[in-house]
Amino acid sequence: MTEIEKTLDNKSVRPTAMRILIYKFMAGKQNAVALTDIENAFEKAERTTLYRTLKTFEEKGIVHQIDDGTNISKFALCEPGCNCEIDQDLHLHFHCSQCDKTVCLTEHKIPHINLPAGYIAEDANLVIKGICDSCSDH
Amino acid sequence: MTEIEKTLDNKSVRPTAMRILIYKFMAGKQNAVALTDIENAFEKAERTTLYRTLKTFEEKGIVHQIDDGTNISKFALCEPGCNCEIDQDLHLHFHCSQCDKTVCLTEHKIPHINLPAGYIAEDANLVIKGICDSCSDH
DNA sequence: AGAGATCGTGCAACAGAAGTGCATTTAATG
DNA sequence: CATTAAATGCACTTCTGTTGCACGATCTCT
Repeated sequence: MTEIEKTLDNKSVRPTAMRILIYKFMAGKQNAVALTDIENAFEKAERTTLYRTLKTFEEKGIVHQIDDGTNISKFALCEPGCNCEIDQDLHLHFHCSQCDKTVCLTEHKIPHINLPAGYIAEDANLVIKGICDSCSDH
Repeated sequence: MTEIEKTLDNKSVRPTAMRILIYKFMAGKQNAVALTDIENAFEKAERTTLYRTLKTFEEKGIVHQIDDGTNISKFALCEPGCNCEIDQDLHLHFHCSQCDKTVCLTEHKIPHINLPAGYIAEDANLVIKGICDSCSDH
């Protein structure tokens, strides 16, 4: 049993061939991926399978969904300590307007916001847009 | 010349009947509106016209586009002091998961975030999700 | 190992939002 | 009034997300 199989098993997700491939693909990427990205990476795969796999991964806390403002849902593997299915790991995300990649800034948490009376916060999403370190001549 | 016509004129937008109607509709709403909302409000209107009107309004700084995480673009009139077309009026938005409405919290600005080296911020989007003051028994 | 239930995958199809191209109408200008 | 530019309406396309159904694979329990 490989590391990946163990990881999936720990999260009560049956480690099928497809799932392992998708996990590997995401682990190899520094940035968040869209459904279409995975679809293009595996010519043979069905979009539905990928779609449902990502849904499953999300439910089981293996990946988290990211809304980076492009109106295309992206996904990224959760970090070891990420409890996003329980009490929201509110790190922020950065979207590069040049290379169109979105990355997790897991060290940067969303600061607490004081809301007006009557508003109850349950979740938060903060996306910074600009130029990432690969695209700035750095 | 009405107030609205003056407003549009000041922003170099020709005050046509349709545009005035759309402006009025948005001014009468406390929450941000989606293209479909306007479409439903005016049975006679073409979606394309509304679509392009909103684009025009956005370019001219009359409305700002809001991405509230629902994957449906919403729009809200800019406040008098809102210079969102120039240097981003970075107020935050609140999306109510119960009534599905999105409102601008113009008094609440997005706090400054220190990014890792090499990252250049140009824009930011912060959406708080939860229960709004109308939906909490307030 | 075999029977039955459950889960995963593939195929087809649909819904909704976003966006484009072109023709026609409406408005501004000389 | 004639010319030009802008606004609108209609048709159509694309893309993402989503669901239903059938088939195949896998697990469980005796």
